[in-house]
Amino acid sequence: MTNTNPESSDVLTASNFLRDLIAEDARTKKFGAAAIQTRFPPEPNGYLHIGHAKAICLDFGLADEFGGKTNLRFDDTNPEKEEQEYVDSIQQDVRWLGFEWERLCYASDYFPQLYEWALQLIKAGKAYVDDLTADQIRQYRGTLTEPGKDSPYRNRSIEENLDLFQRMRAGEFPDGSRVLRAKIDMASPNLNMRDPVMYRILHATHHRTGDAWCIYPMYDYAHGQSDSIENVTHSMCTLEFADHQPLYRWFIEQLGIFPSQQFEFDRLNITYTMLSKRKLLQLVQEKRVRGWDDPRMPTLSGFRRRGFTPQAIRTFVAAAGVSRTNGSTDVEMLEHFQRDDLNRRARRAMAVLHPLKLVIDNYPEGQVELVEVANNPEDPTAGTRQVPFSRQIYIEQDDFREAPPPKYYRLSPGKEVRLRNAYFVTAQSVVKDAAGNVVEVHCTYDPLSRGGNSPDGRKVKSTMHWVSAAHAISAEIRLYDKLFTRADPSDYPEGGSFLDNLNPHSLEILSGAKLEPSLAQAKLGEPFQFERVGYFCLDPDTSEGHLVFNRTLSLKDSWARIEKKAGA
RNA sequence: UGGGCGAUCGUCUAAUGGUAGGACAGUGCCCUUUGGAGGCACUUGUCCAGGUUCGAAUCCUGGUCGCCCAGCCA
Repeated sequence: MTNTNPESSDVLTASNFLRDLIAEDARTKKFGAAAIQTRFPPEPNGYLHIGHAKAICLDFGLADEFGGKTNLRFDDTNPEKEEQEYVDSIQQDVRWLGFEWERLCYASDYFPQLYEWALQLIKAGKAYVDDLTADQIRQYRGTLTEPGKDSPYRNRSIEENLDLFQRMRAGEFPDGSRVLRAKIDMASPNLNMRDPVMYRILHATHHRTGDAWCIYPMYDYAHGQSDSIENVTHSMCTLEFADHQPLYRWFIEQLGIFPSQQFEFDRLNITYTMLSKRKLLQLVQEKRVRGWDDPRMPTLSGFRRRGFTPQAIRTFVAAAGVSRTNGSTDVEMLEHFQRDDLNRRARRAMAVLHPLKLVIDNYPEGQVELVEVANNPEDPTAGTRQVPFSRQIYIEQDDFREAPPPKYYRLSPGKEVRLRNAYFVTAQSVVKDAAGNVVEVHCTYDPLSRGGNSPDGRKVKSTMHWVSAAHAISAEIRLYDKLFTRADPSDYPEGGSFLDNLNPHSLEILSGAKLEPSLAQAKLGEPFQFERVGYFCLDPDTSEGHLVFNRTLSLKDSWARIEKKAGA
């Protein structure tokens, strides 16, 4: 019964190419006395999602494993998209995942240094101010198959470049009128090397530097130099930046600064899940979801609110592995590791989502018994609690069938089942409403079966959860399903959009659920297993007198599978 | 049709010239006071064609297929 679960610990240290590479560099002291140094470099233009969790686990996890340190560095070079709200949420989410940074850094901290280095490159004849419009620059860049051509401004004198760049910085020119470009090779087969833009003019207020700057460095000019300033030894990023690596190296070599190195790995993709910041922002802005932390969102804040745990997310990320292939991991794997984690830690409770009244005709009117129930059968140290039992209780509508199908072991007329931790009961009759729906089931109980076993040793096929009607508390229950109906949400027909794949039934709200009284004391962040139903947690929307529970995940339901197969 | 990267069970991922293994999913059985959990078993794979080698997922050659790049985004 007890699950020691060696698998999740093995999974955390399984071989992968980045671990091998860093292990080797640490062993050979490739960077001399310098320790392994990494960084996690989010742009504060959105909330972190589970794809970022992979990068975080790699950046922080691998550094830690080899005695290194990790900085959290905000890649805040574009004031038009970045906000303090995101800076705050990102820090919260990284900590929630269980990591702590060595230093909190901002690319914007390096604006003065970056500017000095730009002057240095201009003086070395390696950068120039270009007056071409954005449109013209695109035309001059050439195409994938044709080389570009030099800008007419490419051969300005160093003096003129210096003067113009300083005046750009001084705010003499309007947005978009000029840029600073690296002078590399307009005929390079790698478009990133065709005189990339280093600085653009943006008269925008930055969330940290305010109006101190009106020129902002581009990613390519800022990122590698920021790594270098921080003595980052292993700069890990996703595959789409592989083409930028020659440029990353070029700036570092021209400047002769600390030789940080970039390594690329594959992005995390999960079936039925959208992991694009831009599209997640769209879902929020168009109110397709209730916010960044909507429990259906793949954001870390969404997972947190949904009841997912950082431990499970980390185990999943490790289990999904890292490579250089692009694929999509089954969402079932994530759910598996989450159930595995919750199964070990969640307190059990009884809750009836769709109540059906069960009256025990031969149980004494007005009598209340307290039955002892284990808080977690997986963990004896979790203790027990007392749950009230009485003559009228609620059971799940699904747990009674007037005409039971084959292999249906639950309650039906004449059948005996066990009420968990309480008594054996046998259904005797039903009460129906005008429409013919069963609204009440009458049964008899065996007083000798208290605790759930009969002294004569007879067996029952089924055990059901229940809640005493007089003692039940009410709650709103929010059931979540996949946000998208397609394994690949970005696969939509011509002329459509990923929104067409939104699952209209991703949220179902139940208002009449009946819970055992102990659940009134549930705390935010505390995981529960509602026995036979699923894992749940209290939602922050809970208010005085109004409990709201989120379903984190359902329990695997073998009967549902049997029924589905029979129907199919 | 320029450049870069990649291809191993349905999915994700190991094997670094020497027995193709694990996890998830699936199937069957056992167990069960959660039809949960757990246990056991089974199925399925090296993109293709050549070559090197005693031996190839791994090395070589040629194909095929997929992803990324033409932002003053990151």
